[in-house]
Amino acid sequence: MSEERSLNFIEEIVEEDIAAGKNEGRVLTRFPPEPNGYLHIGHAKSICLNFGLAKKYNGATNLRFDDTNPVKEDVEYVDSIKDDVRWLGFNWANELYASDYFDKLYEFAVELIKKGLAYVDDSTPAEIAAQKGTPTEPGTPNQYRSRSIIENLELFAEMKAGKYPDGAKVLRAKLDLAAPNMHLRDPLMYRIKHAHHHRTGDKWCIYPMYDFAHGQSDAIEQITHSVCTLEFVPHRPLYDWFINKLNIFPSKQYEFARLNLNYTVMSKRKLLQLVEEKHVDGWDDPRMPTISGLRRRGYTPASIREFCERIGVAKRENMIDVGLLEFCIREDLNKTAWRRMAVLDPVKLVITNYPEGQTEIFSGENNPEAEDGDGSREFPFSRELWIERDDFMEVPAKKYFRLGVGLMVRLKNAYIIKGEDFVKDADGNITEIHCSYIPESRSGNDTSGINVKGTIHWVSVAHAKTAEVRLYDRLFKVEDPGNEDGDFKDYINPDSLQIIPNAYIEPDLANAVSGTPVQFMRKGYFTLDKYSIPDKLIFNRTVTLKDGWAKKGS
RNA sequence: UGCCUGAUAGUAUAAUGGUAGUACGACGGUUUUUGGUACCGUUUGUCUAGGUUCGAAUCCUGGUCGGGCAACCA
Repeated sequence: MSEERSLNFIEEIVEEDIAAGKNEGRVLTRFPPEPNGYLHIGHAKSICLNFGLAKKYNGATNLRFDDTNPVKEDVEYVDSIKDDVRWLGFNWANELYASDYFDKLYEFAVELIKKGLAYVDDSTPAEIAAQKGTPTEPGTPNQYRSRSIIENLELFAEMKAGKYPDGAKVLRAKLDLAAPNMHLRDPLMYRIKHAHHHRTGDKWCIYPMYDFAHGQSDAIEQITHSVCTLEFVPHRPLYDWFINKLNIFPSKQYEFARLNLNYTVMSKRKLLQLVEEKHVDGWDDPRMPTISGLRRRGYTPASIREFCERIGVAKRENMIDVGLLEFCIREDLNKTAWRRMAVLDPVKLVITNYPEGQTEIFSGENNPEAEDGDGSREFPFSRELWIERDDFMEVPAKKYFRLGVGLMVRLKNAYIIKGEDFVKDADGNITEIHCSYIPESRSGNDTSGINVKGTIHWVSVAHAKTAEVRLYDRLFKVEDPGNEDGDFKDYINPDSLQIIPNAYIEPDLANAVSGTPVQFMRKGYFTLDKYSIPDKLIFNRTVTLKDGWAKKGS
């Protein structure tokens, strides 16, 4: 019962509405993506909000594609959006499309023309812009504004019939050219586009603008709370105006601040650019803040939902630290991911007093966080092991409690060893470390009485399997690449992907299952990439483990 | 020099005229066969100037700073 949580301002509004008996207590929200790109973590915030509201107040949520601009939209995006919403764990009441309402919207437009509230304008885009004036100067009406209702009706019908080329005419609301809110200066309702639509095909050559589609779609569906982001605040008077003049269901619009995450970009335009210019491996590149990218990276739906819960909902601009997202996935995976050993940057360790050719089988629990360790698996131990290069220091730093000459450390689930010596090549790189082991320190049966501070992971050289491991870092070098001088792409982090072609993994890891996260002990959480095959395993690092030691170093 | 919006620890987010709290981060400690986890502790905040009030983060006025708005995009 986490009912301790205080309400966000939208939940407050909903509760007030319910208490006041508005809409008979009914709550119906919608999630209205335009199918012109893949969903990202910012959309996840909106999805969690809209679907969460409905869930909390016994309502429902429609998935409505805002597909009023055929030249930018595509079924590929429709499909990915549905996948992503489902993957996040939400079910929509109805799958709908603004294009379902094109006929109705056309009737609405005719109705407004008949009421003298809309007119056909033959001006060019430049002329219309000029006639709109500026924020400090009112706009000026043109000759078309006073066309008769009859003429407007005829022209609009001709627009629909395809008599005019793209851009020749538009339908505009007759509102207020002097309005201080620029959106009210006779906004466009329809434009001519002889374009093929992904659902309506070639039926239409005129398409409604957002402002003449969204509110009416909400009203048609009887959406009670239409939740969108802050940039639509100035559109709200228009939203209400159309609903009022059309005398249709009074949906209400509420706006919240969109999510900004540091070290990434969140605009579909920029994400599209990264994809098209091949800076990343598609929309689902694990470095992308897209839902599909996060999924491929190894994020879980629960971790993303938790993240959206923690960031809250308010109206002030915000910049969330990506560290919070990382906290959420660690918190989730810590409880569920099985532990395995893998050596990413190997150096050979030779146990000089361990018999050559001997092999012992050790076991380790799958997850120390689980009740009974969640079972266990076995792995072989022998005289030569791979260990992590940075688990040995030629000249140990103070408080370094791993391996060094004369230093003792435990090999996880095996013996305590003592560093004895090391071998270097001509370039001065350490190629081999020699140590001795304490036979009485066998894991689970330790009678040595020795206490060591450090424990390191290892993989037997003779038994190790290999895998490609991909380490990801933030995609951009700066917190807010979209707000820096110059092109945001100038700030791409050149080291955002590091590929380790041949990491050594413990034998059991050969059985890794796609979609099942695993923790490489002391290294982080990993998941199989979509291109991984049994003959060539590829692991993506989802996130590192928190590393208190590394932090002090830097 | 128009209109709309917003401003609470480093980052987010509560407190709805009555003790400024929570989370993440940072820092310190305990436990630990993951320098992980868990647990404990510390640190840092109401943009500013007035006003109303017994009492203001909250209400009022002025200012400052941030964001948005003049696409045949959504």
